[in-house]
Amino acid sequence: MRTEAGRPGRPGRPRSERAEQAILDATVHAIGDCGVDGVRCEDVAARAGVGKATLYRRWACKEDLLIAAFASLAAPLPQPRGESVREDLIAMAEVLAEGAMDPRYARQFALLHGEGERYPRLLARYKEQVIEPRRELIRSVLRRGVATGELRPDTDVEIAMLALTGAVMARGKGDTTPAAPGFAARVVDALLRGIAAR
Amino acid sequence: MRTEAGRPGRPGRPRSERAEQAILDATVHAIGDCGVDGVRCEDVAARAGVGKATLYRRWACKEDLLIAAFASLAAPLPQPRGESVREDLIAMAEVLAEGAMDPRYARQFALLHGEGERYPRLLARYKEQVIEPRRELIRSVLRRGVATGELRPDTDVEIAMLALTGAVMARGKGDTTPAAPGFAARVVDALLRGIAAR
Amino acid sequence: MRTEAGRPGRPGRPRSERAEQAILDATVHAIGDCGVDGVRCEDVAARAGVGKATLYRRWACKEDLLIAAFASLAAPLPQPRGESVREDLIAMAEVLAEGAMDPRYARQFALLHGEGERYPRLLARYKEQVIEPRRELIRSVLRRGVATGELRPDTDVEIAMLALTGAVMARGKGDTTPAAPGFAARVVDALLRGIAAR
Amino acid sequence: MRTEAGRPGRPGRPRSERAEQAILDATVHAIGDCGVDGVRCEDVAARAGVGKATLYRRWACKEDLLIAAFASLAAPLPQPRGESVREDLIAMAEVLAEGAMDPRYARQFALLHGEGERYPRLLARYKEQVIEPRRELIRSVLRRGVATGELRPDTDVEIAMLALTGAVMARGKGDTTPAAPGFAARVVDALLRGIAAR
DNA sequence: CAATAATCGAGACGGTACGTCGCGTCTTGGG
DNA sequence: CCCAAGACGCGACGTACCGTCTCGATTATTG
Repeated sequence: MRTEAGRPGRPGRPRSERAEQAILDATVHAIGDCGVDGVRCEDVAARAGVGKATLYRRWACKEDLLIAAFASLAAPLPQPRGESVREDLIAMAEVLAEGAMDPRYARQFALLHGEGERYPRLLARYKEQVIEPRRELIRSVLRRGVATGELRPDTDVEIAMLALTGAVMARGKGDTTPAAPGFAARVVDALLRGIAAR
Repeated sequence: MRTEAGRPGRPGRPRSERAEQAILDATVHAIGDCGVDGVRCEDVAARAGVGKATLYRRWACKEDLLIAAFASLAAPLPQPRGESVREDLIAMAEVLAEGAMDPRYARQFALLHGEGERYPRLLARYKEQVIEPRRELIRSVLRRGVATGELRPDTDVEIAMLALTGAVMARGKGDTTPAAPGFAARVVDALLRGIAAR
Repeated sequence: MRTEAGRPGRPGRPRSERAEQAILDATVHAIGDCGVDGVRCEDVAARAGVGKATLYRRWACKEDLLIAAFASLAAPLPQPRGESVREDLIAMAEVLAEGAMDPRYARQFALLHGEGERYPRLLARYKEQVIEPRRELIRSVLRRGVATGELRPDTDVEIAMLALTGAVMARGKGDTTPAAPGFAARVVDALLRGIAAR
Repeated sequence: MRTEAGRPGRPGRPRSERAEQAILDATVHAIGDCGVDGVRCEDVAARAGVGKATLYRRWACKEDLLIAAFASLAAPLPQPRGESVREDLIAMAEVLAEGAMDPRYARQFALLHGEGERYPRLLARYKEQVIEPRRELIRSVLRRGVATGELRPDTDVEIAMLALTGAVMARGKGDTTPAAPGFAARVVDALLRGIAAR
C-alpha cells in the first residue's frame, strides 16, 4: 500500500501535516498582528508549538514562509452567476472591498505594493497565484458583457478592470472604517454609465 | 555672526547642512535600492559619510528619517490649465502613472499600502501631505466639470476620483514596463464615457 | 532454533551484532578524530550505517555510548615477570608511555582529567575499571620490591606510584613526538636512585 | 593627551574595560560551574550584563574566550627563595597540588589533556603561557641544585621535573579530598632520596 | 503457515546554543 | 555644541546537534 497520496513513500518519518498547518496558521495570525515583516520566525515556531528546525525544514527563509502563508489564505472569488454583468461585477467588487479592509488581506496588498524588492519571489508568486486569477475573472465578466451586448463593443477591458479594482482598493487605504454599504455598486455604476454629460 | 536663518546663534558649532542633505540623499537612494524598510540606518550614515549620531541628532528614528526623505521628493502636481476637464484629468493621470513607475515614488505607495502599521506616523503624514492634496486637486477638477456641465450633474466625485487614481496606480504594480503612451487618456475616456452600451 | 547465546529467544527480530560493533568502532574513531565530546551521535550513527534509534536502543545517552566505547579499548597491562622490580616497572612504564601517545588512549586521559563533571559516570567507571587496576599493579610491584629488599623499607608506595605514572603521562601532553627510546627506563632509574647528592 | 596606554587613540568609542573584565569573570565562574564546554556564551554575556556582540567583538568564538579566561587566571608561581633546593621544590609542589584541587584550575588541566583537538589553539597557547613557565621554573631550581652540589651531577633535569609535576598532578584526579598535609614534601623527598635500597 | 512482535534504516520532531546583524544610544578625541 | 568613528545592550536571524518519535520493511518466535 502507498502513503496517503499514492506516492512511493520516501524513507523516514513523514513530515507532520499538523505541524505544517500550525505554522501557517501562526504565521497568518502574526502577519495580522505585527505586519508583513514584523513577523518573527521564533514566535511563529513557538506559537505553533514547533521547533525552529521544523519550520526551516519546510521553508528556507522568512520569505518562503510568507509566500506559503499568503497562499494558504487563497480566498475564493465568488463565481459569477452569469445573469447580469452589472450584478456580477458588484459581487466581485464587494469581495475585493471587504478583503481590503480585513487586516490579513490588507497585508497582501502590502506585499504587492511595498515589499516587492525585499521579497521579490514572494511578490512574483503572489501576483501569479492571487492577483492574476482575480483580474482574469473580472476580465472574463467584462468580455462576456461585450459579447452579450451589455457593454459597449469598443470597451477597453484592461482599462475597465484596472479602474474597477483600483477604485475599490484605493478607497480608504489605512482607513479602519468599513466601506459604506452600496460602495461597490456605486463604483460599478459610475464605470458603467460614465461621468461625462450625455 | 548669525546662523543661516538669522536666529540668535546658539552657542557651539552649528549643524552641517552638508551632512543633512547627504543623509537625505543617501536615504532616498537606499529606499530605491532596498525598499522602504530594507533601508538600514547604518548604511545610510556610511554612504552619507556621516556618523550615526549625526543622523539621530536630527531624526529620532528610522520612521522620522523616512518621512523627511519622502518629503524631500515632493513632486509638484501640475496645475490644471482649466480649459478642458478631460485634458486636465489626463495631464494629472499622466503624472501619477509616471510616478508609479519611478522606483523612488513607487516606494511612496509602498508606504501607503504596506507599511502602515509599522510606520503609522509616516503613513498619516504621507497621506496628509501627499495623497490628500493630489486627491483634492482631482476632486476640484471633477467638481468644476459638474459646474460647467462637462460632467453629469449626478457624478459621484469621490467614486470617480478613486476609479481614476486607482486604475492608474493599480496598473502594472511591480511591472517595469513603462505605461503605454496614451494609457492615461484611455483611462480618463473610459471613465468619462462609461462602458455600458447605450 | 536459539539465538546466538542460547538464551530462550525473545519474540521479535533479534538485535544485530553487526550494528552494535559498527557503532562502537565508529565511536572510537570519532573520539580519536574529534575528542571526547566532539563526538556527535548523528555522525556516529551515519558512519556506522545505522539509524539513530538503533544506537539509542542500546545506550541511553552519549555518556553510556562513550563508556562502552572506552571499555572496548581495554588494553591489558603486561603481567610483571617477577624477576626484577626495575625491569617490571620499566615494562609497565613503557606501556603507559606508548598509550599516552596513542590518540585513542590519550582521549582516555582526557576523560580522567577533563570531562569529569560533564560525564561523571563515565569518569567513575573509567577510574574503577582502568586506572585503578593499573595503579594497583604498579603498587604491587613496588610492595614486592620492599618485601624482597630491592626497595628501601620506608618507601612510600603511593608516592612512588604517583611519581612514576605522573612523569610518564605528563611528558609531552599534546606532543606528537614519540617518547625517546629509553625514556621509561630513565624515569624509573631517576626514581630508584634519587636525585639528591649522596 | 593620549589614551591609557599612550597609543595614538583610534577613533571611535574605546572598548569598555569594565565589560571585558565582567565577561572574563563570568566565564571563569561558568567554567567552574559547568565545565570547559558546558559554558554557554549566551549565559556568560547575560551574567556579565553585556550583549553578545560585545563578547564576540573581542573573541571570535568560544575557544578564544576560553583562552582569555584561562590566561586571566595566571596564578603566579612562588619565586624560589634560593636557600635550599628542597624547600623551593616543596613550595612549588604545594602550589601545584593546591591548584590541582581548585576546580577552576582543575579545568585548566582538563584543557591541557582533554580538549586539545577540540580547541587546538587554546591548548597551544595554554601550554606556551602557563605550563612552560611553570616547568621552566622548576627546571631552573633543579639546575641550580646541580650547580650548588645539592643534586647529583648526573641528574636528568627533564625527567626529574616530569616526575615531580606528574606526581603532584596525578594525585587524586577527580578526588575532592584535599591533599594530605605534607604530601608535597613527601613527593619531593621520595624523588630526592630515591626509593632503591642503598 | 499465519500472526505477532521487536528490530532495522531513515529522517522528522521539539528544544537549545551558536555566531551574525541591525537598531537606537553612548562615549571617545578633535574642530 | 557639533563632528566621524565605533562600541554598547538588545533581540531576531538561520544553523547544528541532542535525544525522541514515527514511518515502511525485515526477521525472528509463537500459535
